[in-house]
Amino acid sequence: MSKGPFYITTAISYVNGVPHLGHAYEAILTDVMARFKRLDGYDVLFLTGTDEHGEKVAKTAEKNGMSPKAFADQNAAHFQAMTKTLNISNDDFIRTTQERHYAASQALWTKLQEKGDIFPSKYEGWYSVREEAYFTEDEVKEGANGQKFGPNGTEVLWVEEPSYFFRLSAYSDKLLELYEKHPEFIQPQSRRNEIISFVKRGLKDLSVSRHKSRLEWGIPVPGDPEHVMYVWLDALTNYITVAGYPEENGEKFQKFWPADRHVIGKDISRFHCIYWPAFLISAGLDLPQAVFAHGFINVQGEKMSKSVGNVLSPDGLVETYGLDQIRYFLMREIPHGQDGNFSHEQAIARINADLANGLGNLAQRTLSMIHKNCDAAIPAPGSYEEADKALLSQIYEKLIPGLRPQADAFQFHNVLANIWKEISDCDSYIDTMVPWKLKKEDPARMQTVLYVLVEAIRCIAIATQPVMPQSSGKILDQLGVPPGERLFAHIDAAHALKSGSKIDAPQGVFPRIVELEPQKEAAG
RNA sequence: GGCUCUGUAGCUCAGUGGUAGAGCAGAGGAAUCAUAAUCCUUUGGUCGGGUGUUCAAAUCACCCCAGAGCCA
Repeated sequence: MSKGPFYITTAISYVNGVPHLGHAYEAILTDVMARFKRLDGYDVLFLTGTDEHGEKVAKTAEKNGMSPKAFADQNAAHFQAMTKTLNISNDDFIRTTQERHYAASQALWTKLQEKGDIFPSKYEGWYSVREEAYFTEDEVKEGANGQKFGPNGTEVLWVEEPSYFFRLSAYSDKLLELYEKHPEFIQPQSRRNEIISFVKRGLKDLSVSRHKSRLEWGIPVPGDPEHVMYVWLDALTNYITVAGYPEENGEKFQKFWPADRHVIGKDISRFHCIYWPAFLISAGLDLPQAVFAHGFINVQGEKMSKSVGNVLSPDGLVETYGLDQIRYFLMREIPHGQDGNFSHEQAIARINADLANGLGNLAQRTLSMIHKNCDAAIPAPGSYEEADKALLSQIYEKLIPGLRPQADAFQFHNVLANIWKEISDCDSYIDTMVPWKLKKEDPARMQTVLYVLVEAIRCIAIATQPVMPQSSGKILDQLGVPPGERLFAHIDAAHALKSGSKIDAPQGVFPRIVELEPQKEAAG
């Protein structure tokens, strides 16, 4: 039985470049939430995709001697490949060059125009022909002979060209009211403060089109083929395109809109927390429940940049550490909503301590004992002692309820810390019960102890699935848990392991990373 | 220049008025089922600095220092 719909999105990636660790982090963070909600019984729609229009793509394509579309096709393919590499469970992958998106964007434009919020005017500003870029008044300097120059030293001209504007200035109060009434709308708090202080100073109307003489690579403005839509208006629309807009009464739109979470990088919070709700209010559509802006990841304490040469690729990371290992590391080590750091030493330390020595070793030692001492079958428990009951009831009754509020707030580092508390309790339990002694002294009791352990491991492996789907699956496979019994709802006594079912000789799930020589750089 | 956030044990962080906490790392011990993994105990901090409010401050106020961010 479904607990209801849950619609979550990543930002769509701009295809000007290829995927790096930052894109991987966002995709994984969102994926973990999507998987958590599915396992918790929600009907999830998880969207990711690519943003393909705009000046930068057009320019870079030209530099590479390609058409914008061919260039976008090439890079979009890299992002699609990344979702496979990282085992991202997205239900749809939107490209803003798709027909359905043209239809939705033009429909939204028309709606805003009918509402009276889009009006023709003219764009004024300083423009560098050489750089094909606009500059603001304070960026422009005057030369000796009265000529004006941009920050990069190229000559700029005052240009006035026709452009459509969105009446953003009319929405300041409505937006402030939204932030006030729904403090959860912008997360984390620090981003909310920034947005509020920005809006409080008043909003200017927003130029939402470009004349074709400047930019052709975009969605044509309905009714005025001389203009294309501003790339952000186009891009933001993707979230409703996939819900079936403009079919507002369609089944999919009714079910999934408004979105429950937009996951974005902190650099684009203004677009998502100001422009997007303003567009939606204007169009008479419901607003998303929350926008979560994550931080950036530094590498060895430095910003990732091409010039420093420390840009990490998702492929390289997966190859070096393993897929679930890197998913685990990012979710465990990057602080919630803040910038984080990635270093090779940290990664090795986490992976070895938590995965190899922790969960991996617990599963391996327990299954080995069962395989060797219980005829390679799940043992039959006798009556439970207090310690047995305490361990299992803690997991059955407290684990998932404790995890939910943390997951809802994207605090997956806490989710993992809580699960690892149970792993630690299992290790203590083993030492207290000493099953290898019971083997000689009280084999029946040994069977009970091993059963309690393997049952605890079953529940723990179900709980780690959002972060480590493959590895958790391997553990559940080794236990013989049927694929249809791996939801959070199955963490209870009613779905406990069946005594007598055979198990194979266990195989380690998380190999220990051993380095003969210290390596300086991580994956490249 | 204005505003916001951060500054707590070697490292990563939790802790919003009442005798400083966790994990990892380090030290000592135990155990030997397990990927030399595990368990127990333990070292370690004048909570960035200062002034103030209070019976009592990591926690509140003000000032300063350092780092990050938003805006101009």
